[in-house]
Amino acid sequence: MRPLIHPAIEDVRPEAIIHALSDPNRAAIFAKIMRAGCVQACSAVAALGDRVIPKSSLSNHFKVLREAGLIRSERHGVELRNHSRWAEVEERFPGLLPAIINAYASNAPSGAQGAGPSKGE
Amino acid sequence: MRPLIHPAIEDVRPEAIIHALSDPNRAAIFAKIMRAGCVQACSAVAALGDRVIPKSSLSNHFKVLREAGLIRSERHGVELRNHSRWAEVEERFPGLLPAIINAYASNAPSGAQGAGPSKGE
DNA sequence: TCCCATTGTTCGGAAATATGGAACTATGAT
DNA sequence: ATCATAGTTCCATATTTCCGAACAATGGGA
Repeated sequence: MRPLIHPAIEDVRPEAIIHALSDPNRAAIFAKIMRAGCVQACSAVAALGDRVIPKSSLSNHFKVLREAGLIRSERHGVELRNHSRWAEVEERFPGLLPAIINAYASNAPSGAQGAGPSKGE
Repeated sequence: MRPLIHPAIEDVRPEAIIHALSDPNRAAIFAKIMRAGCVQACSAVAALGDRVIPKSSLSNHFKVLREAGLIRSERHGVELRNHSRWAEVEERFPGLLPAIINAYASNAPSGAQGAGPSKGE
C-alpha cells in the first residue's frame, strides 16, 4: 500500500482542482467533507443521493481529490479521516471553491443541499 | 454539417462548464475570446503559447465550449465568430467564471499565454 | 460558370482515462 | 489465530480524447 500523496499547496495546479470537481460525484463528496466539519471517513459517503458508489470507485475519487490538493487524508486505525484543505486552497485560488460549490448547489434539483448528481433536468 | 448547438442558459449545467474549463487549452481559448472583445474567429487561436493545436482538435474544443454554454458561434461567410456568453453565465453561476479564469491566470508563469488579466508585474 | 483558397467539420483508429467487480492488504477486536 | 471492517490494487471493459486525413461550405476570381 503506497503512502498517501498530498501536494504542497504551492504545487497545486488549478486544472487539477477544476478537473477533480468537474465530476458531480466528486464535487458532492468534497462538499460533504466540508459540511461534515472538515472530517469524514470515506465509508461515510458510500452513497450519494439514490446512487450507491462501488468502493473501488470511491477509493479512486478520494485519491483524485487528495492528489488535486483538495483534501488531506490520515489513517486512523482501519479508516481514513479526510480533512478539507479549503483554507489553503482558498488562499491560493480565491473564490474558486465557493464558486464551484455554489454553482452545483444552485443547480441542485430538490432539497439535496450542496453538490449532488443531477437526476434529470 | 450539423447546425450549431447553443443550450438555453437555464439548461446549462455546472459540470459542463467546469469540465469544459478543466482543460487548460480550452480555458485559454475562452479567456482569449473574452479579451478579444467577445468576438474571435476560431482560426485566430490556432496556437496557444508555443503549442500548435491541430484544427480538428480546435474544432472540438470550440464545440465543447459551445455546448457547455460558454460561447455562442455564428457563421459569417466562411468563418465562425465566437462570442463569450459571460454575462449570462455570470448571472446564472455568480463568480464561477472569474474565479476559474483568475485561478489559471495566477498560476501562469511569466509570458505564458494564460487565461485572464494578469495580476501583477 | 468552374476552379481554387480558406475555414471549419466529420471520420476513423490509436491512446488515454474512467468504471467497477473481485481479490487483496492492513488494522482492530474477540 | 480468526474474523470483521475499511480501503487499495488488479484488470478487463467502456468511454473519452486526440489528431491526421478526407470532406463540406462559402467567397473570390478568371
